[in-house]
Amino acid sequence: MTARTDPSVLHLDLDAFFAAVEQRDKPSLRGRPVIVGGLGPRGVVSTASYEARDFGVRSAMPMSEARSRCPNAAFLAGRFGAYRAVSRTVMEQLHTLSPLVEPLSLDEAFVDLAAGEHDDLSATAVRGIGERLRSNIHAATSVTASVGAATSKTLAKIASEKAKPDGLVVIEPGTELDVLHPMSVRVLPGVGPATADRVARLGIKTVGDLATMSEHELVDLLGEAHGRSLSRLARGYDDRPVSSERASKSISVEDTFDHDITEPALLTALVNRMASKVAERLAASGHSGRTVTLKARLHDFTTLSRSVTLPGPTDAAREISRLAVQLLDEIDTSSGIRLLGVGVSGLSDWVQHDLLSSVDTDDAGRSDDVSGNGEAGEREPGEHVAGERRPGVGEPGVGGSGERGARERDIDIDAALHRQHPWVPGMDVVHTQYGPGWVWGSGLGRVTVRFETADTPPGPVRTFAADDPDLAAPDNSTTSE
DNA sequence: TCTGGGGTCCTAGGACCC
DNA sequence: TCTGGGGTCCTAGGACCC
Repeated sequence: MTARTDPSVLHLDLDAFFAAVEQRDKPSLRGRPVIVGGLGPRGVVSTASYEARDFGVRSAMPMSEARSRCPNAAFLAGRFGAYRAVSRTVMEQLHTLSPLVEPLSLDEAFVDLAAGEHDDLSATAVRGIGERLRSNIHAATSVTASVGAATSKTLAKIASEKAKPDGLVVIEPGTELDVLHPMSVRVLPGVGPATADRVARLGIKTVGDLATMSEHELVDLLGEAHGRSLSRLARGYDDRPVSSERASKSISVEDTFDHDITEPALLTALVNRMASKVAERLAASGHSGRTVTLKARLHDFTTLSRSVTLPGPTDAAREISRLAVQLLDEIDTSSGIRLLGVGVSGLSDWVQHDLLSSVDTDDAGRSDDVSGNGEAGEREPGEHVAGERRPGVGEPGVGGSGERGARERDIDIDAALHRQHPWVPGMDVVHTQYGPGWVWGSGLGRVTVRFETADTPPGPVRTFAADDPDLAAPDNSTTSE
């Protein structure tokens, strides 16, 4: 792709997105600080409303710090079903501008206007397109969007950042370096705290400073790929295309526990459950993968990973579980585990459910060759699960995991983790008499609900017994992103 | 009661191959 | 019979992004 002369790359970013959806749906929270994130002792802030940002609350801040900075905020778990629905509507709006839309997350996307049917993409015309888009999005969703447009992705994104909140900035072609060079190196994609520190030691603070360094110097300092790309970005060269189809490379599940876990049987049960979730998501997306990875974070926050690659792809829960548990055995968990994760990578679209594998996937046997060293490379996927294993029989050579396997089913994971409270602050509920509302708080066998919706005025608060049969939770995921 | 969850990309070293 | 030089695959870890 040749360099653009029109500001035809558009970047859209929804303002304080999760918090904005909460304020939309919970009228009593409009104009008040709202913080969405993990509510447990180890949670972090996902999104803070602008009212909460006034108190210094930021994304990724530990929730404990957010609570002390802004004790009067509403602290809510996410409602990802609602966020996904709003996101879908927004993405549909973007598709009216161009078929070439690249979503970056639920609340962010690039659009290549040059791939759409616009005969004028001058800065003035693009401003009009952007303002109409912002207005349509607000009309359709009641949340506000900031829009940037420029001749490249980097500049478009910088423009939308400048536009926040609820604004529009188009960077005029020809003025890119005037905008870019005075800014902190941190605005460049790929420059985080570590890279910023390294260049700061050479006195490099701004993008303009960075542009005075040669590519060779940057490669020496930051490595081949990073140095080369930063050298280009600092000079305003960014011809990365907007790309709508990006195949996923891995699927993973992880969980940080409220308290460190040492009990081996519980760790094993957790790994098994996570492996099943990963397998479900693999199947749902029509993928299978060759590499299974176990991730563990220790009490001191050191993070370890162990992985193994199969000769062929799998999406079988039993297979993924077995390998993940084997990998867990390689890690010293005795001093306590704060996070566990299971992932599968090396994905292919290959459809797993042929005759061979469907017979065996319910009771996968041992595979003696999981090294991926090529010896078994010609075997068909599924063939390596031909072995039989009776439940509860110990597995020779993998120290103890057989015994674990026999007992893990006895463990009530949620009870062991003290996760028995069904009412999570922020979640939607409906009462047979009072109608729809949301959980304000819960504990001591009670739950407090505020009865209001996006279309009502601020509503009344009532408290019920936690097991009140008149109170129900519609299917609404509070799972995190 | 410092530090989430789901991702992507890169690097470095060793094995292996030609 | 002094030790080349790519490539590719795999593993582990780290930086970064939203």
